[in-house]
Amino acid sequence: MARSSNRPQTPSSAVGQDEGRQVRARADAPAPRPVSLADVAALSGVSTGTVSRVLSRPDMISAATREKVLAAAERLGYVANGAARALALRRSRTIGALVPRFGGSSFPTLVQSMETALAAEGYTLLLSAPDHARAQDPAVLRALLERGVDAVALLGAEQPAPVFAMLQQHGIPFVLLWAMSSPQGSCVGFDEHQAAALVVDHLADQGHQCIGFIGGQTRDNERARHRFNGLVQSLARRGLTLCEQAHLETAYGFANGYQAMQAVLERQTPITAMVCGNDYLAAGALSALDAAGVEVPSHMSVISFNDNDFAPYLHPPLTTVRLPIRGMGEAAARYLLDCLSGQRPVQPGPLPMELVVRHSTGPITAP
Amino acid sequence: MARSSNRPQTPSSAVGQDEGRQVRARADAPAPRPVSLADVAALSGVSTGTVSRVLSRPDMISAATREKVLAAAERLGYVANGAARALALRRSRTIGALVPRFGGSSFPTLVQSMETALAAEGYTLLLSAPDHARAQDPAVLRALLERGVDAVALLGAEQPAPVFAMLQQHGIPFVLLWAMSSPQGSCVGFDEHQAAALVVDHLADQGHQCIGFIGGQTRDNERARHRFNGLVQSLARRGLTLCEQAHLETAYGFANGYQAMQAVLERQTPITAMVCGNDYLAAGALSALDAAGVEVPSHMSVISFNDNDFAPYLHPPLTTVRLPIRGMGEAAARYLLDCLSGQRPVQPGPLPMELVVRHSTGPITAP
DNA sequence: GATGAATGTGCAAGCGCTTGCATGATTTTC
DNA sequence: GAAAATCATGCAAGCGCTTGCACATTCATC
Repeated sequence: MARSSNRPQTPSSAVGQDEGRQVRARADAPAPRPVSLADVAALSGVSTGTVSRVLSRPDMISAATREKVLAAAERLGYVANGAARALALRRSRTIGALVPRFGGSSFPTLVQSMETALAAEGYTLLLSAPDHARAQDPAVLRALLERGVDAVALLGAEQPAPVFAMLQQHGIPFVLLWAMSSPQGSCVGFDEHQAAALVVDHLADQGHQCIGFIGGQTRDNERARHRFNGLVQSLARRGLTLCEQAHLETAYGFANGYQAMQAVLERQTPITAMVCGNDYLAAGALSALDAAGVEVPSHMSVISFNDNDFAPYLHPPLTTVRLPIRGMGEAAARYLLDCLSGQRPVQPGPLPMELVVRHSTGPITAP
Repeated sequence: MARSSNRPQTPSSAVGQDEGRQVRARADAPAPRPVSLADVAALSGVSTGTVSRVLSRPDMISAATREKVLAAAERLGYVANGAARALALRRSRTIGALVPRFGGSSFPTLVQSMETALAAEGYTLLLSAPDHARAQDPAVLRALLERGVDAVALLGAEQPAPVFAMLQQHGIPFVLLWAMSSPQGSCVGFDEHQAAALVVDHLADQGHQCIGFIGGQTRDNERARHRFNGLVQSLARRGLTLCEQAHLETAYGFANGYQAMQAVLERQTPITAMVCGNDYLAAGALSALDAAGVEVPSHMSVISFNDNDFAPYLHPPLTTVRLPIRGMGEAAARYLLDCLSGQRPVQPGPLPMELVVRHSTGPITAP
């Protein structure tokens, strides 16, 4: 028996019968009251509880009722109200990602692979990509928590203390991306020292002795710092030296790589190989070498980190360490999903990487 | 007088007094009951209504009460429950973006600029980036609506009918990105014909007569289709021909550009200039030309669309049309924000673009 | 020193959904 | 054929927040 809902019946004039019609209403639509569970319940002559169960645990409900309800929902174009659901359930199936502005770096790939992995489990990614100035601001995390995310992924191990405090207070699972270890929580990342070793061994094996480095700003970028430290250690292990004259720090980006390389060339250093902090810097460096008429690799080798999609198409194709970017996204997703499903989550170990040798490196063949 | 909340007092053991302490709890935290408005109300001895007003309309409340409440909120580490707020308010200050998987194209930039513009107004962007298979699936939009987004930005004018129907039924403002006009709703985009004209005029002015084109798949990509159509028309207007032998369609990407260019070279066509659908294809094409020993631009000009960040660092630096990618994101954000604030929104006209001439184009100087 | 206005708070009814418990209907078992 | 077990559904109490309305206060006014 159609038990009355507490609101007047307004069957929305049978949407779904003529979906193909011209949609005239633009932004000034008359804001029709959205269809609620109660509407579906009324139309199908059951209680809201039953409708809810049909939608979330269909096997609890008899086939006959189930179909009646589904038909009504379909007919009314019912779309669940996530806020109400989140409120009742105290979970939102939404996961926050706090990743600083991603102008052209590998962060989009990282985020995207995470999104894919989460979507497969019915989770949605809420992305917060603050610019540099806001990146360390706990208010950004707070905004995410207010949206009711069930878990959070943060870029980097170095977060302000209030961030960890908030996370803890809310009992929200979280994971630190692109980080190896932290007393504060679980990490997903790879070993920068290993990456550096790959680079250094490759160069050393080709006879390079005096090596330059164009890296990211170590002061405000923990990843750049680790990369630099790894490089220095690997160099030492092979008995090589980092030519101080050919060591520059700059923001990541093509233009910066270009300028840095140009500056190094002007200084007339004795280096035979240049290590770049990432492929963007390397691309700029290659461009500068090209402009200066320095042949690569016969007069200068260039090598870097990341293996961005453009690396094979540079001039010459770039030798670079392929970092496990997608792998991090997927591992992070899996970790958080495990936390949320109550399984004992295991922090994945350092992710594997490999050196992709192309044509920007080789032994020196000229005087 | 502290009126009792309906739940036992659990002052969360004064969080905020020792934020710097070691956070031991990992994912197995004891899930403390989150601090609610009622807790803040109890601690500050006012009603929940008052607390709510302090937080949302401070000027309604006396300074004394306000400070008392704020202090309590601070002390407890209160974070609003967005679901409850969204439920009560019937709006979430969240805007959905439906943009297909963005593997390295300009979509990240687009999304990012939108996010920035929205964040400035206190809105959050909920990104849904389905892969190709799901891109046209109305269920994806439905998921977004379930999350309670207040407005939606969709990529492209060509959406399945149910998408527009759902949007209309819910009275949700929306905007079509990267599109010029649609009977279904407002668009934000630029004129592909103008872009093509820029390219064609540039080439024609340099004396090129027989021109090739490596473009995106026109069948399932409306943007690729418009670009192609624009090119054909501009060519006709200048009395030039598109060399059919040198016309290929392929997926966007470096590797595809490389292969396509290689294929064209093998066919020994009479073209002196190659137009590429975007910079990725162009980068691949340049790489193929380089590998084949064809000099650019003395033997072959290459030109494309987008002006991606790597364009100046290719070999040689790429001449390309700078498309208003960020502009679209910002315009879309502004449009939706206007809709939501009740202002009469104005659909922005076609966004401006410009040709960036670098070194991949020029007159033919060799036989 | 009443009276009215202005101001600041409390009260309580939702917002739409989930779910433990109770109830009624149906089937199974002896 | 009655009792017990099983199953499907309804009922209603929340989930945490907002807000219209009512009720104090307080202060200015006559």
